[in-house]
Amino acid sequence: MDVFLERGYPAASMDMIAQRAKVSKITVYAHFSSKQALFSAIIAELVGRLTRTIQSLAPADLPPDRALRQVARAYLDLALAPRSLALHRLVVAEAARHPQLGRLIYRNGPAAIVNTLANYLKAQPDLPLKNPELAAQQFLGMVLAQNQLRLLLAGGQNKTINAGMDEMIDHAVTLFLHGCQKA
Amino acid sequence: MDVFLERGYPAASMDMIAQRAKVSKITVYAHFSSKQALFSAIIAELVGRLTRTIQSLAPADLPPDRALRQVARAYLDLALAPRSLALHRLVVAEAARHPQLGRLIYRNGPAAIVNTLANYLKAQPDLPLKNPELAAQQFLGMVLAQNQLRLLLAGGQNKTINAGMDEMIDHAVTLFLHGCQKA
DNA sequence: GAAAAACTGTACTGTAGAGTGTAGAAAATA
DNA sequence: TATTTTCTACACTCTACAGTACAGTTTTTC
Repeated sequence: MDVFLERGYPAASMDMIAQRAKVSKITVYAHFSSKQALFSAIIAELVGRLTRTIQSLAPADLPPDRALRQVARAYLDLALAPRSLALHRLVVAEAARHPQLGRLIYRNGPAAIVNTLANYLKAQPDLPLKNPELAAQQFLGMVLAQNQLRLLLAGGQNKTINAGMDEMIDHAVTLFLHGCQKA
Repeated sequence: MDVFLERGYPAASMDMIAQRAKVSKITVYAHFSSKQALFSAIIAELVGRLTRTIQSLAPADLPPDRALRQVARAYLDLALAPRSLALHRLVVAEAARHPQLGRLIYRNGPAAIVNTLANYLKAQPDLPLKNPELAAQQFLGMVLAQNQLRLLLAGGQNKTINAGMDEMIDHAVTLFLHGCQKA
């Protein structure tokens, strides 16, 4: 898993994987019939972990202003973690050649988070939203803004981002709640 | 360029490239000393085109409500075009191994668009924004939401997205303007 | 029309990586 | 302790690909 996440599918060699696992190459093939099969198994495992993480990030039964802040922070923590960035890179690169894999990650990652938030929004009588799914999507888009992309493309540390994180979240929550009140 | 965009750097072979260009492989090497050099030249060319496109997408001198709609539509058209998605895939996958390349694209793509919009926002007296850069980033994040990611991961056609595009833009612009008025 | 430049197809070298075969060592099980 | 399972190192086959050599053809330039 580490080798795939670090180097991407094509650049990860089975020799390297065996070495990193402190195991002989033939032992790898005793467990997984091919590089493809190993890759699929690893993605399945990662999707499982992702799903568990996302379940734990459902917004608690708090007033919108606090719930949104909580979701925003958890979402950023998840999306900007080095592991998540590596997975993103890996899956985006391979999605063209493995369509079912891309759909799997999309449904169990981003789409699942949106659903979670949309369900919370639907249950709030104080927020009269015509389209909670769209609102949830846009709120999360606003929170993420370009932070993920900047880390993916320009590298750099999460530290500088953590510094301005509270301000970003504040800004997004305020904008969203004020915007909804009127809409 | 087409071969790199379609297959990614590692899976693009020089034989394939020569064949697609209707040229012998040795002729390719007469123009570019190596696969790396060819790749760099292609990225440079793509960055140039990107910059020109983005310049043409600066918001006109319109009232915020119309200007934002115009920028949002142009941004979505650009970001969701098949060419842009392919470039995104390519660069995200290679950024870990070519950091200067990733920074180049980030600065001349997303960051440039944000700057353009931020400059417009700064010049609007009706919008009292403490932090126009952040506001611009979040507005564009709201507009993009998960549309780009869905196309990257789950494939599918832009047609279904075009259908709901007006509603999405409306929603984002309304939310943003109402949110700003109060802030 | 002749000289120079750019091109062509094909066959080559060298390397890297996926997957296998062999013969034997370590570990688990009974 | 005896037997079965799982592991190991190492050397191998086969394929794909980056980059080159060669011998000859087309196109440009003057």
